[in-house]
Order: sequence, then structure tokens, then C-alpha cells
Amino acid sequence: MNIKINKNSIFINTDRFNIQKTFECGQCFRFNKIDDNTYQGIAYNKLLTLVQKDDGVELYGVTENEFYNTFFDYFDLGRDYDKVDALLQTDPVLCNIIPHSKGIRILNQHPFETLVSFIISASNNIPRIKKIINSLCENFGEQITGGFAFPTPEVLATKSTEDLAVIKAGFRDKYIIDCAKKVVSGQIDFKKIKSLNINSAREQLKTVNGVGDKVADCALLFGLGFCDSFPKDVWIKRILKEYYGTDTEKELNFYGYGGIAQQYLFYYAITEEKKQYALSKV
DNA sequence: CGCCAGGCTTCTA
DNA sequence: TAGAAGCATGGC
Repeated sequence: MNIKINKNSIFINTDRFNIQKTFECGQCFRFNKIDDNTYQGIAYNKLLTLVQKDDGVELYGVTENEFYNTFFDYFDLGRDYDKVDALLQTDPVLCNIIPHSKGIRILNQHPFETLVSFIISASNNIPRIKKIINSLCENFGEQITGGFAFPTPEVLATKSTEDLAVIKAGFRDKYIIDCAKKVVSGQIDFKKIKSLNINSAREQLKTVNGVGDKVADCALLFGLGFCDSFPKDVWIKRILKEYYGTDTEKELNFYGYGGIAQQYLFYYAITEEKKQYALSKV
């Protein structure tokens, strides 16, 4: 991995960063495809533009300081995915799936944004999740250059379910407010949660109304740095049963990278498996 | 139109 | 401890 600071952009020279896979593997809801090689979205109050090149990714919209303070970690650039894959390759299922999923990076998103986003994801579909989150930002987030930031817990904690009705989140609005209130009160302290072991961290997150194992595990993986967290949704359960012949990942060894393995499997499921699943129901 | 969506809470037995 | 209903809304 090589970083080159240009006048108006930062070039990340690596073959391990595919922006299409990274933004469309279901971990993040605020980036959109602009054209075949370009994605744009907002993270940490900045509008980012990313362009896929043959030998890396060109990143626009952040200064060098912002990059090293925030976005180097956001894009998980400190992790050696070659090393991770070398371990995961020993898995009899993953060895066939890794070529398909290569280039996915697990983003380190803002904890509050991640937790709220996956509260919204419950019993929902990805296009509508994106719509609701976008509306949440437009209505309650701070205006920034090129769009709206994700709202702060302080702002959301003052809102009522009637206030949130405009975003059409349905039954999830009360969960969003509960989450915001518990963050503001300090009952949910992300910094503290980060320091806990994964099981204690999960239990802490589950004290928020509307947060169960699945939502908590997504927040742990995509927002709190727990790369061994293994969220189990309907797709993953299907994959576990079909490919591993089990209901739980606990008997599988992903060498501490269960979350990355999970994301490789999930991306495979929603792209390749989805086609076959649709066919099987005809 | 009907089924279902990266689930969770609550109620029942 | 397990299973099912109910939840709001809209994508497909």
C-alpha cells in the first residue's frame, strides 16, 4: 500500500480496494454510484468522491490532515488484507469465495451513525434503508458542503416520534430516539464499549431498545472495530446451512477475522446466491 | 396485488 | 426456551 498526496486528491495505490464492492456490500448506506468508476457519499461530515483506477483509488474531498486523522482509519488502510486472506483461504468455503469478494474493505464508520443505521435496517430492504437515512440527515443533520451530515445524538434526543414521522421510518422511530437519548445520557458510551470484550460490548449495545444480536453485531463490526463480530442475517444463515451445514459460526475458525469472513460471504450471497435463490423459487 | 425486507419486542404456552 | 404475532412502509 502506497499513499500519494496530490494537490487536489489523495491516491491510494493498492489492488485491495474495490470501491464498488466496498460500498455495495451492505455495510454502509450513504455512498452512491455516480458512474462506472465513481462513488460519492458523506462520512464524518465530509463529502467524499472516490474514483476507481487500475492501480488504486483516487480520493477527493479531504485534506491531508483529515485523511490521516480520520479517513485512513475509516477505510481501514492500516490493515493488511493480503495477510487476512491468507488465513481465511484455509477455509474450504472461503477459498472459493475470496476471488469474488477481493477488494472489499471493512469501513470504520462513526459508531452512532452505524448503530442508528442498523436499527433502521431491521426488517427492511437496502434501497429503503438508504432513503430513510438520507431523509434523517436532510431533516436533522447539519448542512455541509455538498449535503447533510448525519445528525448528532444531541439533536435526535430532543425529537419526538411525531417529529421523526417525516422520515417514514415506521416503527423504528422510537428506537432511534431511545438510542440518541442513551448516548447523550452516557448510558451508551462508545469509547468505553470499544474497550470491552466482544460479548460485554454486545450486551451493552443491546440495552438500547430495538437493538438485538444482529444489529449489535453490525455496529460492533462496522462502527466499533470488532473485526471478529459475525452478524447473522437471513442471507448468512442460508449460507451457513447450505455451505457449512451448520446453524452457527461458533464451530468455525476465522482466525479472529469472523467479521471480514462474514462480509465476504454476505457479498457473495447478495450477488451470486441471490440469482440462484430467485431461480429456485420460480 | 402480495410477499418480504441485513429484526426486535411482546405475548403465549 | 421456543414459537408466533405485530410492527410501518414500500421495493419488487
